[in-house]
Amino acid sequence: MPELREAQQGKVVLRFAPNPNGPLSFGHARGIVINGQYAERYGGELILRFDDTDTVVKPPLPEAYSSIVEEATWLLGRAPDRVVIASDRIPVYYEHAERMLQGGGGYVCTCSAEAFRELRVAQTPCPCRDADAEINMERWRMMLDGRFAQGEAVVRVRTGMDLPNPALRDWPALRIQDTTAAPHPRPEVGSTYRVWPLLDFQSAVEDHLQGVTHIIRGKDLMDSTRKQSLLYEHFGWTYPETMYWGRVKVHEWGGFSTSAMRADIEAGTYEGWDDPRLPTIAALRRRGIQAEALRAFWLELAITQKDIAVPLATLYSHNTSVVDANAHRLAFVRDPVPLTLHNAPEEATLVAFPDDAERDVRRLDLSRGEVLIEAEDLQDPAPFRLKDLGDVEKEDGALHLTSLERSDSRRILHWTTPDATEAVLMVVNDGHIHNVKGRLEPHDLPSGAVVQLERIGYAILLDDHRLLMMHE
RNA sequence: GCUUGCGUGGUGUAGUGGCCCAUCAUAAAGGAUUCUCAUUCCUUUGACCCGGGUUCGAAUCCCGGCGCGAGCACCA
Repeated sequence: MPELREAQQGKVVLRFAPNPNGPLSFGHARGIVINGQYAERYGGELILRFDDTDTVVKPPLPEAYSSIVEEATWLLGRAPDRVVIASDRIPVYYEHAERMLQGGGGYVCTCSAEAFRELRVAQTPCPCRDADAEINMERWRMMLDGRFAQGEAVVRVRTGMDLPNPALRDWPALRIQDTTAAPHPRPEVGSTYRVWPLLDFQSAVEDHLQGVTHIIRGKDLMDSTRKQSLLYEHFGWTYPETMYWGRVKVHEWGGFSTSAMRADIEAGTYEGWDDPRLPTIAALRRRGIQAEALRAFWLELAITQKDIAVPLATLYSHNTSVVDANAHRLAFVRDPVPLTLHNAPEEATLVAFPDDAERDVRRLDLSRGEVLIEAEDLQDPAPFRLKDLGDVEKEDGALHLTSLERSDSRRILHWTTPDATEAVLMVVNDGHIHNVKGRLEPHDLPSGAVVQLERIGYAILLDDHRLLMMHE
């Protein structure tokens, strides 16, 4: 990661500002990880800010406020330094709007959205643009007290109708939302306000108020930077240093939008935000993807403006290296075939952690003289060895233990004992969950433990009878 | 259409005029170690979008083309 421009040790303030209309998704992790990393590197601060100023198009999800703080903390390995909620600070934005109107930096526009769109294309000022501060203040009061209804008036920033970039021409800063009919989802806010700032105004003012020094965000917000810089000129402020990253697509996931996921969850298509098919932080976490792996992943992608498509294998590779040494080995026998084992000892001792044999062992009870093996492994007539037990020969449908020591280089199979529990291994593939039935070796690991199923891959224990596959 | 931004191996990434017959990671193939088809280690394959120009010298600078993306919402 490159150095930040104009960064002074101990004086860097960054922020990550999601819309709490759902919990964090995979892509959000980038904002948290990168901003958090820089805050740490320069001994600065990371602000988590909820940009929840829309009650109509993307209404906030009440639970998201707490879940996002919790998820961000998990990802960072520490809590954000400050948490700011935009909907708590509406009066502050009002003050700045009034200052802008009084200083002639903006005006109240009563043109319809469609009408203004035409004026913008034609580079023609609208009639409202000429109004003096007094008239603007009166219209502003009309917005506040309800004499204007939703859609009838908007506060615009005066930037210039002849700007070459149409996106910047007298952009809208605050609008009216009918919060009586559709209250803000936070009960403490509810129907208190009817005039709400739009992202560019709210974000710009708040960045200044919070002393943000550096903004790192998606390049889709490039024009936002330009818009906001024009607003900063009105106020005589200096805009923070800004960097951008491009779009990231994950090959295995299509395009997921927060609102679409929310609708699908409500419709019952998915079991919740942590459904393993979804690209949310909650789902990845439930699948056993470690915060450290996510951090390594995003740091490796760094902050190019290129639009990239990455395979999940890259993330999995990071996760394997984080998890492997501490993943307890366990056998999961799919399509199990019971076979009598002659000559068996009373008990077998298998390796739990290959890198650290002292740490723990697995003891399996062989007193019943029977083992379970995968049917597929039995297709091959070649002799084999039961891992950590001994070489066997197959005779009359039964196994004979012939040697505890390895006598040759025959293949080695995983196996378990008849007291293994019936279990289901959930594997996500192609956006579908496949339930693989099998028998799971007896163990005393808690739910949530990350294990490596021998010859299969890494998985997480959900409960006594369910496992969720992480990756190979 | 207007306005922006980006183009290095399969996928990501380093590289800001000579240290680059281009870095690292990942993927793939092969091999070694290993009582797992895991881990670890080694090897191989493989890239500077195209065309001009500037220069003794360009992945790096300039121009043009092509390709891909984003903004032009009273969403964030």
